[in-house]
Amino acid sequence: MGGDVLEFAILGLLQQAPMHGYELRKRLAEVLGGLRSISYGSLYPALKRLHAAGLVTTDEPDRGAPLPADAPPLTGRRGKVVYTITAEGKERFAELVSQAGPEAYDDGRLFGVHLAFFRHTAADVRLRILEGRRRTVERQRDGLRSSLARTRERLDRYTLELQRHGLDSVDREVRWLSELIDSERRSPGPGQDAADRGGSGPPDHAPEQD
Amino acid sequence: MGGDVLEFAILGLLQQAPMHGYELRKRLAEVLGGLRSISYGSLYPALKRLHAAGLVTTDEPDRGAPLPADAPPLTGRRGKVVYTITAEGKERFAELVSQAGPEAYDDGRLFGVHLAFFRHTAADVRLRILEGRRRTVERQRDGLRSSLARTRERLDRYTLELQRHGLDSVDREVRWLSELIDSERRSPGPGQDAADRGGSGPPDHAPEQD
DNA sequence: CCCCGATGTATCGTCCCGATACATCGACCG
DNA sequence: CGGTCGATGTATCGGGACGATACATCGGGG
Repeated sequence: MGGDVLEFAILGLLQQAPMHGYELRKRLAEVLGGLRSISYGSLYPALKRLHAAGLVTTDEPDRGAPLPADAPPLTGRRGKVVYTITAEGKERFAELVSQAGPEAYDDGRLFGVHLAFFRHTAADVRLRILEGRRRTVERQRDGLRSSLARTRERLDRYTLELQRHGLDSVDREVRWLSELIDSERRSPGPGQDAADRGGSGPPDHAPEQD
Repeated sequence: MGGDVLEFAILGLLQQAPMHGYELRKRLAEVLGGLRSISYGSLYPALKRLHAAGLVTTDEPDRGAPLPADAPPLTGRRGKVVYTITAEGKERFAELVSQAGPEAYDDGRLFGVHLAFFRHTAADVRLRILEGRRRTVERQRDGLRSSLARTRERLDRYTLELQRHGLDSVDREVRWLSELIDSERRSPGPGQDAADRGGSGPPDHAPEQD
C-alpha cells in the first residue's frame, strides 16, 4: 500500500520523457527531496513490477531465446534498456495525481511525490492536499508536544534535546506548509500540464539564500 | 550492518530494566525520537536475534512440551515474556556505546540511539560523536546546496520549495548540533570519564540511577 | 454477562536497502 | 598503442523493516 510511492514517482518522471534506469535514479533523488536517494535494489524490482502490470514498456532486445545448455559463465548480455510509459501508465498516473484524501498526505514520502508533480494536479486538489498534510503534521506536533510534556521529568538531557529538536522541526514544517497554502491561495499557479515558466501569475518568488 | 540500530536501542533499554516486548516498544518510540515508532514486525524478530546471539534471556515457560495430540486449534499458549539482558549483552552494549568512528554518526538513526544513551558514554567519546555527526550533516548540507544551485532553473516551484525546506532543516540541524557541542564543552556533564580501555580493571561500575 | 479497550505475543507477504558483480565507453596519459 | 580510470549502465541477493492480521488475557463498566 505505502509501496506506491516509488511507482508513482517513476510514472511521473517517465511521463515527462522515456529514460534509462540510471537517469531515472538520479532524477528520483532530486524529486524525492534531495536527501534520500533510491537504491537500484529498489528501482529495478519496481520497474519490473510496473512492466508486469503493463504500465511501462521497454525496448529490451528479445531475451527469451533458448541459449543452448553449454552456455559458459555467460552472465547474460546486458544492454541499455529504455523505459517508456504506456497509455495505462498515464491513466494510472492521472488517477494517483487526482487523489486528495488521506492516502495522499498521511505518508510524508507520498506527499513529497505529490508535491513534486503538483503541476499535473488541479488547483483545488493541490489545496486540499496541502491542507490535509498540514492537519496531519499538526496532529504529529501535538502528539510530540504532549509526549514531551509527559516525559519531561523522566528523561535525560540528551533525549530531551533530541525530542525538542524533533518538535521544532515538525513545527517548522507546519509553518512551511502554511506558507505554501497562503501562496497557493493568493495565486493558484499554472493549471495542470502547464510546464511553461513565467508569463502568467505574479512572480512572488523569493530567491534568497541564507 | 546498519541493522544494528534496533538491537542497540533494545540493549540500552534492557540495561535499565527487564521488560516485556510491549513496553519495550513504547519506550523505543520515545528513545528513537518521538516520531518513528517501531513495529512488532521488527521488534520480535530483533528480540529473537538477540536471544539467539545470547545477548538477552527470557523467562519463557518451557514450550517444547509434548502437548497431547487432542489439542484443539490451540495456537499455542502465549504467555507474557520478560526479556533480560545478559552479561554478554552488557558487554556488547558497552562496546557499541564506546564506538566513536563514522559508524556511530554517519547513520542518523544510529546517531540518535547514541544520543539517547549518552549518559553511558564517556565525555570524550560524546564530543567526538557530536563533532563527527556535525561534519556529516554539514557535508549533506553542502551537497544539497550545490544540488539546489544546479537545478534552480530546471525545476518547478514546488520541487524547489521542497528542496529549500529540506536544506533549511539540515541547516538547522547543524546549528542544533553546534549548540549541543558548545554546551558539552562548557559542562561535560555527568558520566564516566575518559576511556580507561587500556586499564584492565575499571574499579567499579556505579549502577545507574535515573 | 458481555463487550471493550489496554495489554501482550507472534507471523506473513511485500518491499526496501546495502553490497556486490558485471559490463560498456570515452578520455586522458605514457 | 595499450592501459586504466571514472561515468554510465543493468542486475541480483540476503537480510531487515513494516503494515496487516490473528490470537490471547484481563480489568472494568454498562
